[in-house]
Amino acid sequence: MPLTLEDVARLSNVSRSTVSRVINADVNVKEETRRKVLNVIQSINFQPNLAARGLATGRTSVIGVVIPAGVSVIFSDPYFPQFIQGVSSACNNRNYSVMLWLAEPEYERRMISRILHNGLVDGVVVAKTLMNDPIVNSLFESKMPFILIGRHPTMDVNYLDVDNLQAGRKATLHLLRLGYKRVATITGSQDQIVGYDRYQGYMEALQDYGRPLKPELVVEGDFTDEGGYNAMARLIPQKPDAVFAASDMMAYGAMRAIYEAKLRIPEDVAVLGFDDLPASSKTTPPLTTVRQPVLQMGIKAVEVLINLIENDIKSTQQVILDTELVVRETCGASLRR
Amino acid sequence: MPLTLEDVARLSNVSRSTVSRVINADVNVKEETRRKVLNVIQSINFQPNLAARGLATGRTSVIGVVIPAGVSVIFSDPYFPQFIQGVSSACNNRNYSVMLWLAEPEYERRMISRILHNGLVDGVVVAKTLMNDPIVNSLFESKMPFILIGRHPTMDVNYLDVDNLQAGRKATLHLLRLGYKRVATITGSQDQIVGYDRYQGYMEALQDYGRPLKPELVVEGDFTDEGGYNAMARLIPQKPDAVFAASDMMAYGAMRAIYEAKLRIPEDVAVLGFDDLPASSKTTPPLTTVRQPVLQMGIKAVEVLINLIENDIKSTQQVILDTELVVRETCGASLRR
DNA sequence: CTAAGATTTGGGAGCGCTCCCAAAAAGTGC
DNA sequence: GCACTTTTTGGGAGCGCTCCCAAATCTTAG
Repeated sequence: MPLTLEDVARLSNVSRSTVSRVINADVNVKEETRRKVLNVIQSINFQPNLAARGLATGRTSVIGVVIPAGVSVIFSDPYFPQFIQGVSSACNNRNYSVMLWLAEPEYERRMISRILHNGLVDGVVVAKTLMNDPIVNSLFESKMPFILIGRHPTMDVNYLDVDNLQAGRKATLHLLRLGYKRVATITGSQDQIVGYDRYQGYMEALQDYGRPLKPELVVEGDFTDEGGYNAMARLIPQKPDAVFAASDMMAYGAMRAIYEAKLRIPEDVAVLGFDDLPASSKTTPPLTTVRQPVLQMGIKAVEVLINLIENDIKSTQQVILDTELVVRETCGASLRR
Repeated sequence: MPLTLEDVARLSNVSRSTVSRVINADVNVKEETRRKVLNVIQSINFQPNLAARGLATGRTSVIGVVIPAGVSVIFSDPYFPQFIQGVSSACNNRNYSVMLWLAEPEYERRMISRILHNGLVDGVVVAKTLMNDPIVNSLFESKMPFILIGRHPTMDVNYLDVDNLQAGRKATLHLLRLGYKRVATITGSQDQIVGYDRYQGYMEALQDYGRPLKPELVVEGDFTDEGGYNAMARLIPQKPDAVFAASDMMAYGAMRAIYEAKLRIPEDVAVLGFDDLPASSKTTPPLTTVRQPVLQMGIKAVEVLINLIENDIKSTQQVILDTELVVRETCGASLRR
C-alpha cells in the first residue's frame, strides 16, 4: 500500500536509483531530472521507508535518550521535560527522531541490549549520569556513539556539563561575602556526580574564605522537596544563618521547614538554590539560585552527538556550559548592603 | 560486525529459518532444537536487527507519543513526565519502544508526514488533545492506529479520558454543599477539551443547585500558575467566597493572588484544584483537589493501542477512568461542618 | 566527424529478516 | 517393511532502500 521508490521512478520515467539520488541530494543529477522527480515526490507526498533505509545504510536517523533517574525524581523535577524539549527541538532541526527510554530497574538489562544490538538508534544521550551506571559501562564497551549529561569522574567519554564545582563555589561565596557566619549546605545525592561536585564547590568556597568545614552544617538530601524539608529540619537546631541547597526543589522544602520553625527568610536564615526552576521566581520571597541552561544543554548535546555520528569522530569531546547566579530575595543581598 | 540470524544458524547447525522460528516462539520446532538454538543465542547475546524485521513484517514494535501542548505547558506541568512514565513502563512490559515527538509548530507538517508515512511506528498515542488538532485529522484519514488522551468532541476515534465533566461537577458540588454562595471558576484553556469539559461540569453543578451562572465569576486561564494568578487577580474584586481552578498549577497561582490581597484561605476564599500534583499536599494550607490517575492513563493507553495494533481491531474503543476528590484544607471542609 | 573524456543514468546485489512452499525426517497402522 | 500422514527443517523470494559498477548520453577538442 505505501508508496516506494519504484513507484516514484515509474511516475517520473526514471530509474529507482535516480530517485534515490534526488532524495539524498546527490549532485550527479541533471537539474531538469531532479525537478521532474521532485514534482512527482511532492504530488504524491512520498516519504521513503526508514526501516529499509536503515537496513541498507546501517543508520536510522534516530537517537536514543536514556533517563536513568529513579521514578521519584522525574515526577517532580521540571529538569527533564525541559531537557527533552531541547533534545527534541534539536532533533527536529536535524531531521532526527527521538527514542525515549526511562530506565526501570527490572528492565534495565533488556533495555541496554536493545539499545546496543538492535540497531534502533545511531547514538545515545544519557541524561543525568549516576556515579556507577551500568548503562555507561555498556555503552563504553560498545562502539555506539554516546554522550553523557554530566561529566564522568573516571572514564574518558563524551560529555556535556555545567561546571557544578565552580557554580557551587560561586553560590557559597555569594553567601559568605554577604557576611553569613554559619553557612550550611543541603547536598544532592552523593551517588550522583552533580551532587558530589556541588558539594565540593561548597567546601572550596569555605576554604577560599579560610573557614573550617563544620560537619554539623552539612546534610545530604536527594534533590527532592521532601529531602530538602527533612534535611533542613535536621539543620535548624544547628542554627545556620544561611543554607545552600543543591537544587531548587530542596530549597523549596527547606523554606517550608524554616517557616514551620517560625523563622524568617532571609533575616534568620538565607536560602540559595540551584536550577532556577520556573517556580523559583515566585516563591515567597523569590529564591536566589544558580541558573542552568537546561534547554541549551539538550540542544547542544544532540548537536555534539549528531556530529559524532555523522563524521565518525573517535576522539572524545567535553563541553562545559556556563551557569549564572540569579540574585533574588532569599539570600538577603538587598538587606545586607 | 553485528551478528545475524545466519551466524546463529551456523553456530547451532540449523537453518536461518529455524532460528527465526525459535526467536519468534513458533510452535513448530522440536524441543531439542529450540534449546540448542536458545543456548547459542544466549551465549553470543544475539539480538535481531529490528530494521530488518520491520522491513520484512511491516511492523516496528515502536509506538509514537505525540505531545501537542505548547512549550509553556510542558515546562511546568508534571502531568507529562508522569504520563510518559506510564507509557514507557507499559511499553517495556510489552517489549515495545517509545518514540517521542514534541510538536513544535514549525515542524508540525514534517512531523506528521514522518509519523504517517515513514514506517517508524506501529501506532500513536496523542497526549492532550486540542480542539482542532491537525495531527488528529491526519491520523484519522490515515490507517495508522492511534489513541487520544482526552475525548474528541466530534470524531469517532479511540480515546482514553477521565470524565472531566463529572469531575468538574463533583468538585463544584463539593463547594456548593459546603455552603459557599459565590463559587467562581478559573477555567482551563477553552481550546482544550479538558478545559471545556471541566467548565461544563462547573455549570452543571450550578444548575443542579439552582444557581444562576454569573459571568463575572468565570475567568479563563491557561492551565499555568501565571494564568491562575492573573485570573484570580481579576476575580477578587468580584468577591467570590470559593474558587474552582481547573488545574492545580492555576490553583497555586490563585492562592498567591489571594494571599497578596491579604485574604485568608479558606476563611475568606476557598480553593479547589484539579490534578493532585505531588506538590499539592504541601501547599499552605494543603490543596483540596481532584486526583487523576495519570500514570495509569499512560499504561492503559498503551495497552489499548497495542491491542489495536496486534489484533488489527477496527471498531473504536473509548475508555473512561475515574477521578477522586481529595479533600484537604483549602476547601474549608473541616471548618464548615 | 570522430575519439576521448565527463556527466548522467540504470540495474544488480545485498542489507537481515520473515513468509511460504517444498523437502526431509519422524511417526503410524497394517 | 511399506504406504501414508504428521512434524520439523531448509532455502528461495522479497520487503524498500543504498551502493557500486557499467552503460548510455552528452561535451569537447582536434
